[in-house]
This record gives sequence, structure tokens and C-alpha cells, in this order.
Amino acid sequence: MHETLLKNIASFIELTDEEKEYFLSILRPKKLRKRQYHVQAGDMCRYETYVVKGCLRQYYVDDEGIEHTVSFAIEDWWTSDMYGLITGNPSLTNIEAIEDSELLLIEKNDFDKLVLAVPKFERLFRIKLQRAFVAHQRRIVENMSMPADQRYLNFTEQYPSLEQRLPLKLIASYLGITPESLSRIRRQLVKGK
Amino acid sequence: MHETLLKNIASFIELTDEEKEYFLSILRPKKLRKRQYHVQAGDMCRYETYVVKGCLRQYYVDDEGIEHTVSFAIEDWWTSDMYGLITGNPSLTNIEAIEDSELLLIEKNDFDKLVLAVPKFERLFRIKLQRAFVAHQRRIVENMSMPADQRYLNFTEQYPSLEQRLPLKLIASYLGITPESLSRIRRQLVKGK
DNA sequence: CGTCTATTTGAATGTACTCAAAAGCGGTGG
DNA sequence: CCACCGCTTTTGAGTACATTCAAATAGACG
Repeated sequence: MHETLLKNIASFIELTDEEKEYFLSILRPKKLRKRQYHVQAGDMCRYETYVVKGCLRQYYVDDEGIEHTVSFAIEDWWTSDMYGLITGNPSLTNIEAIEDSELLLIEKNDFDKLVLAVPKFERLFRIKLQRAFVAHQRRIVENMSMPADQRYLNFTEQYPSLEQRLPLKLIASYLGITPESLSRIRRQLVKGK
Repeated sequence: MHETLLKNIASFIELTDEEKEYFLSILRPKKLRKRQYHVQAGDMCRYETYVVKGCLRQYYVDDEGIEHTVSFAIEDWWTSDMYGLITGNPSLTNIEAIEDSELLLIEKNDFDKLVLAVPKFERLFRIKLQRAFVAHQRRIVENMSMPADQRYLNFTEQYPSLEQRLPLKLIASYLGITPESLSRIRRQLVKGK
């Protein structure tokens, strides 16, 4: 059960059978239908989420009602409303299923106990956060330094599987452009070939 | 010695005297003159950096030679080229002193030993990285959803001390706009009052 | 099949950019 | 202490990329 998750973890830290069992015991499964919310802005989000199957999208809705995609999460990725999780405040973002999805949740309380009991998990998440840190910085710099067409090309290179699975509209909202613009960019790229 | 740093740490974790001593023993002081590089793109950056005094700027230079400020670090902040640090590859960014500065460095090797020996430090950095994660997401969303003038206002609210200390040019390169644009934005804001 | 949403296309608009030049400011050396 | 030099900031004019608004087309789903 949950081999992919354990394998993922094993690439960072080595666990005893006992620790594995403990870890697995705090996971709570959850299923979502396409278009269903996992977290809504205003909710208390008190868990980390691991995606077993499917695809989630985290997005922020601005004052004008425009959706800005913060992140996607597909199989073997983690997601959460980190803001809500660490501050205890209501979430600022929505997380919804783009496809029928199967998740594993770790409640904040269980998470806190886990990392205290088994510091290797503290390590695991520290390392994962460092990687996210780098990815975030990269995204920030790319958004500042590159025109939209190049950002789109980077996206398709970096996440080819996402490119396939996602509607244009959502990719546009991740890249920070309008669907119309992305449509035009794609046309130009096809023509250019 | 290094009371501010210890106080900062104490707000996250409690250390024994022995642990404090161990921690302090691995810190390496470094002084920089204004305009001096701390890290240059292409260097191996093998340390975390804590700013005792002064101000650093981390920036990326794109293909067209334009500088994009990734982060600032003033007193009691940490900085590093996280990419170089975790991959072992040469840095992609430059870190330079904007003012005469005093730093404390933790070598990667020492850091790795530290967090293994004292998991509380693993915890400390995990928590700090979570906060950085939230700050990064916020910056990404703001860059996507707000016009430049509002982003500037947010910056002045969020970092009033930085606003005072930094030349316009550097703030512009952090906000992802040209110095000319920021100059015009400031004029508009003064007029608007 | 019909409805609803996503995508494409067009035309007009706007925000921020580039290029160029002037004014302001700070540091350095005579 | 002042004059000069270099860098920063301001201002102007023209431009470009992406946007908005509107409408047509295509696709998905019941």
C-alpha cells in the first residue's frame, strides 16, 4: 500500500519498518470528483496533501474575480495552503480537483507529532521545501525576465505531462497571461515551425 | 556575542548552552565593503549567510544583461544561493553588498552535521523555509495580479525600512519594472496625495 | 441534439518599455 | 572647499506586448 509515496520518501530518508507503519497510520485517504473543491478560500486548511492519483490546482481569486493559478499537483506531488497551515488563519487560496483524484492527507496535529517523534521527517520536509524555494525563485525570475512566449516554452519543457493534461485556460492562469494571449502564442509557435 | 541571532533562533527552538556553543562555533564571520561581491554567478556557494549588519542583494543577470533582484537581506535575515547550495552546481545568482556589511557564514558541511546532530536546527530551518514558501507564493501572485503601482505600494508597506535604504533602481529591479517606470509611479503617487 | 464552456480570432486600448537626453546627487581628487 | 566625473533619477516621445471587449467557432457533456 502506498508504495509510490514510500519510494518517494526513501529517496530522501531511510525509515525503519516501525517508522513506516507510524507514518502510514496517520495518512487519511480522500477522494475528489473533478471540479470538486479540496480547500476553499476562507476554510481552515489543516493538512498537508499528497496526490496519489489525479490532478489538483491551487489558485487565488483577486478583487476583480480573476483566477491566478499558484500551483498544480499531480501524482506523487504534495500540495497545501501553506499560508493557512502555518498561520492558522483561513486559507487565501482555493484548491480544486481538475480530474477525479485520490489524496492522502496528514492533519497538522499529526504532522507536528510526527516530525517531533521522527526527526527524519523534519529533514524530509526541510529538503522538499528547499527545492520548492529554488523552484519559486526560478519562477519569479522567469516572470520578470522573459516574455510570455518563452515562459510558455519553459513550462512545456519543464512540465510536459502537465502541458498535455491541462486546458489552455489553466496554463494561461499559471503563466500570468490571458487565455487569448496564450492562444495567440500557440498559433505563432505552430506557424514558426 | 551574536545575541540577536540567538534571540531570533530562540523564538523557534530552545537550545541548551552546549548546543548554543556548538552552533556558535561553526559560524564564520565575514566583512564586506559596499559594492563587494559575496557570491558571484559561477562560484560555488557552499554556505548559508546570516546578516549581522548591512544589506545584501541577490540578483540574476539575464541574457540581455539586465539585473533582476531576487531578494534583499538586511540585519537579522538569512540569504544564500539556495540553488547552488542544494545542487552543488555553480551559483546562478550574484550576491553583493549594498552597504558595508558584517556576515556570519555556515559552511554546508557544518550545516549538514549540525542538523543531524541537533534535529532542532532541522526544525528551525524547516519552519523558516515554510515562511519563505508563503512569501514566495505571495510575491508570485502579486506579480501576476497587480499593476506595478500597487506592487510598489505593497513593497513600501511590507518593507518600509528597505524602501528607505535602497536606491530606486534596485527596488525597480525587485518589482520587475524599469527604473523609469518606478520614477513615474512615484511621481503619480506624490501628485495623487 | 442542444447547451454550456473553451478556444480562436479581430480590433482597439493601455501599461510598461525603449531610447534619448537633461537634471540631480555623491564621492573623489586637486 | 570646490569642481569635476560618474552614476542615479527624471522627463519626454514613440513603441510593443499583452490586454480588454466582442464575436465566431469548436468541443465536451448530458
